[in-house]
Amino acid sequence: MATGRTHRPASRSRGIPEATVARLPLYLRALTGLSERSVPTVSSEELAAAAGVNSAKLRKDFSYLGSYGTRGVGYDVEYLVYQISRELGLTQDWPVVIVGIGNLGAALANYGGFASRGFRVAALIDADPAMAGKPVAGIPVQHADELEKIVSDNGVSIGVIATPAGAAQPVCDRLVAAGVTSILNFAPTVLTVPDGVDVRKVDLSIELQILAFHEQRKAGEEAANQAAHPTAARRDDSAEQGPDGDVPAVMPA
Amino acid sequence: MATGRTHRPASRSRGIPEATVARLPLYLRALTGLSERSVPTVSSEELAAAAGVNSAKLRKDFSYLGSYGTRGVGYDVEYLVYQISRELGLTQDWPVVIVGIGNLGAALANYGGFASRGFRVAALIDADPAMAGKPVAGIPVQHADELEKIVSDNGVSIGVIATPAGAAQPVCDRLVAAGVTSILNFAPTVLTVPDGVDVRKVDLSIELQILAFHEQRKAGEEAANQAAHPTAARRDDSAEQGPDGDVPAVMPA
DNA sequence: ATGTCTTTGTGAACGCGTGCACAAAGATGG
DNA sequence: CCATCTTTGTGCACGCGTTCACAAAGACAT
Repeated sequence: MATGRTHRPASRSRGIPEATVARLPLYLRALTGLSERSVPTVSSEELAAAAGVNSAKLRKDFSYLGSYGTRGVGYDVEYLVYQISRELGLTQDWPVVIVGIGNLGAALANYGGFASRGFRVAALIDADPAMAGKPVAGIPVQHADELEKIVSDNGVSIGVIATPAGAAQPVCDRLVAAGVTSILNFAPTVLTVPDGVDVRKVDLSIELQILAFHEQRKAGEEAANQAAHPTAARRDDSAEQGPDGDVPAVMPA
Repeated sequence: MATGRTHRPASRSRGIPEATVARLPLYLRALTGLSERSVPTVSSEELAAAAGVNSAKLRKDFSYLGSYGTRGVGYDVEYLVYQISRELGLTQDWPVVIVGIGNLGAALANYGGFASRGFRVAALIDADPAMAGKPVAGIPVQHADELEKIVSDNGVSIGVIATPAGAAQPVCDRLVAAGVTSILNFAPTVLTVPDGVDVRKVDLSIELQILAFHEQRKAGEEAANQAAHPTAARRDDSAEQGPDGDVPAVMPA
C-alpha cells in the first residue's frame, strides 16, 4: 500500500507477504515480553492471544520464515526473538534523522522506543536558526543547511519527517537526494518519491476521521434500533452499545 | 484490520468497504485544498493524482457514495467536500479526550489538525497530580480521577491514549466503561476491548521496523547486484550489508 | 517400542481489494 | 439535431490475505 514497490512481479519482498511483515513487530514485542519473564517456550495459541491475532494466521506467518516450531511443544522464545529480529533487520543499527523539531518532533526525539531496538537518532534537524545548537532529548538540533552532510556522513537511510505540511515535500526531496531510501512521514501531506523509496505515513487526523465514520455509523444504527423498538431498547445479542447518553457499555474482562 | 467488527455479515459498514473509508479522508484533504483555491470542478484523474491513488480506484470509491460526478466534466468540488464530510460524520462535533499528557500527549494537544475539522479537545487527562491545573495548549490538565465524570458530562465517545504502555489497558478499560466507543491508541500495546468498540493504533516503532525490513532487503539486493556487476557500483551505501550470515536471497532484475 | 496426546505446518476455499477496459452519459461545437 | 469528444461508472478478472480443518510430527508416558 504505502510501499514504493520496485514494480517487480508482485508485492512479496522475498516470499514474505507484506501483511506478514507488518505483523512481525507485533510478535516480536510480545515475545520480548515473554523473554523478560524468562518464559522458555510458547504455543501459537498463547502468542497469538498476546499479539491480538488469530493463531492460524500466526502459524502461517511464521511458516514464511521457516519451520521454527516444535510440534507438540511450541516455539522457543529466545530463538524466535532472534529469528524475527534478524528478519526485520534489527540486528544492525539504523541511524535515523528527525526533521522538524516542533512539538511532535521533540516528542519523537524523546520517545524511548527508538534506541531500544536497532534505531539510533543520529541527528535532529530544524529549519529555524533559533533552534540550532539547542539540545532536545540530549541531542543538539542542527540547522537544515546541514541536512545533506548529516545524511551522507552518518550513512542515514531512514528519515522521519515531522515538519509542517508545506515543508514536507521539499524536505523529502532533499532527504532522498542525499541518499535516504525510507521515510516515515508525520506531516499531513501525500509525499511523492522516486521508485525504490519507501514511504509510510502516520496521520492523526485521518485516523480520527475513520473513527468518526464508524462512530457515526454506530450512532445511526442505535437510533434506528431505538426507532424500531421505542419501548424495548433492543439489546438481545452481541451488538454494539450506546455511544453517548445511552446505557454505559459493558465492562471488559 | 483494527476494526472491532460487530461480527455481522462481512466487513462493510453499510455498503462502503473499509478500504474506501480509509481513503475518504485523503480525498477530503485534497478537495479542501482545491476548494481553498476556488477550483470549481475536478476530474477523477486530477483528484487521484493529488491524493496519490489510482483514478479507477477513486471512481470506484466514489461510486459507493453515489453518483456525484458529471460525465464529461468531473466532480463539483464543493459538493463533494460536503458529501464526504457528511459521510465521515464530520458535520457534527466530536468531543475528544486525550489521556496521558507527556511529550506526545502535549504534542497532540497542540496539533492544529484537531479543531480544524469536526474534532474538539474536550479535556486533557493525566495521572500525575503535579500536572493538574497546568494548562497545555490552553487547556488545563485534569486529574485521572475525573475521567469518568469528564467522559460522561461531555458525551465523549472518542478517546486518545498517549500514556506509557503499562497504563494503556487500565485507562482503556476505564474509558470504555465510561462510555467511550472509539479509541486511538499511541501506546505500544495491544488493547483488548469489548465488541462494538473500535480501536486504531499508531505505533512509531512498528512503522520503523517495517521500514527497516524493506531497507535491509534493498541493501541485500544492492549487494547482490554489486556482486553480479562489480564495476557498476551504484551509490556508495555505507552502513549495511547482511548482518545475517544468511544468503541474501535475490531475484533477478 | 508403542500408543496417546499436543501442537505445528499447510492445502484449499473464500472473500476483499485492485485495476483494466469499455459502454453509457452528458457536454460541446457545428 | 447530430456528431464528436471527454469523463464517469462499473463488469470482470486476478491476486493477496484470511481462515478452516486436518494430516504429519514430535513429546511423553507406560
